[in-house]
Amino acid sequence: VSSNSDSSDHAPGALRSRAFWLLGRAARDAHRATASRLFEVGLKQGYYGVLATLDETGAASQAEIGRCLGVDPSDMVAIIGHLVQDGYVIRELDSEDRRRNSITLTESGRAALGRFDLEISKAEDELLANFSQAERATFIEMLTRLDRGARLPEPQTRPRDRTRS
Amino acid sequence: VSSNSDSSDHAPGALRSRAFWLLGRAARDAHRATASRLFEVGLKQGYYGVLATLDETGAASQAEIGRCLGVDPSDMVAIIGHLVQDGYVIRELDSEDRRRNSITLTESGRAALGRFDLEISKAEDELLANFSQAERATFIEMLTRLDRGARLPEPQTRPRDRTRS
DNA sequence: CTTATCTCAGCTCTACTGACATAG
DNA sequence: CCTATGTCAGTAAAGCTGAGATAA
Repeated sequence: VSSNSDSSDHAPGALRSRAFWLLGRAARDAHRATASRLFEVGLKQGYYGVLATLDETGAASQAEIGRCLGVDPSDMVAIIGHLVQDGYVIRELDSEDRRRNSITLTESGRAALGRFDLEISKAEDELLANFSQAERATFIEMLTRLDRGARLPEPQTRPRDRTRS
Repeated sequence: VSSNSDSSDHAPGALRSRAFWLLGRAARDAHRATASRLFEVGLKQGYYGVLATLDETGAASQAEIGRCLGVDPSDMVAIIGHLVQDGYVIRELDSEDRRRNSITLTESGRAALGRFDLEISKAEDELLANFSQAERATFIEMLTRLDRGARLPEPQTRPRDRTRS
């Protein structure tokens, strides 16, 4: 697929001890490992989170899904749009709050999620091939904890001063 | 900086157990945590790898650096270009092999790398705040091993069939 | 002739930002 | 009036691909 995955890449020591660097690298490798597989199934990275979220929570508004996944609402538009086009979800106005787009997973979408999961599992097995089962669990636990602990100093809800103008 | 870092984001269980997903998420969080800091120091993510590589190996050609970092040579052009403009590196033709651009780290570049390191260390301390020192070491070790084990099935050196045409 | 290095142009995807209409 | 939701437009960085010029 790409020429970067192979070849003698031994990053300098300074980089090899930087968590942020290694994280980016690992994420990129994981992405490379999954992207080709997902492409074969006709799915893209970004879809997975949305489908999985809907599968768990049932219907939800775009904003809610975005908040769950940490995706900007403006970016949700295109993602949901694609999923609608593929018939994986249905977008309809919420009768309670007519600002909201209520998103519902279709059967086709659920099936797609299944194909997704299958391919990702296989890719993950490759990625974590030389990890023992215990290490794998530890690794995932650590990533989860990292995720949880990654709260930034100032929560601030984007003020957006409308005061002027 | 962004509205996505805060807010109630608890990803669904299916996602929370997917290493590839958590990796992407963690990498994004790490990126968010460092990006703002680096911006203040006038540096961008991509610069760091190049500077660190040069700091360790001394002068190198663009292709070599790219190979070390897993970055496509075509992308190195712009990165090195920026670094040259900022005065962090010098680009000159290699007298031995005149295809090569020999890249050398300047004093200013070394200083920039220092500022970089400082900010990244701080960001990393935040990111790994609720990790013990031992866990931190384990985590980094695992990421390193992942990196090393992430060789894809077919090494293939980009054939690029010039046979036809 | 083949390969390696560098470069350019173009594309996708992710992410972020600002602005705006509309609903609450 | 202010906030929340969805939308659009534009930007930026990273990554990938194809093509080509030049040097080895």
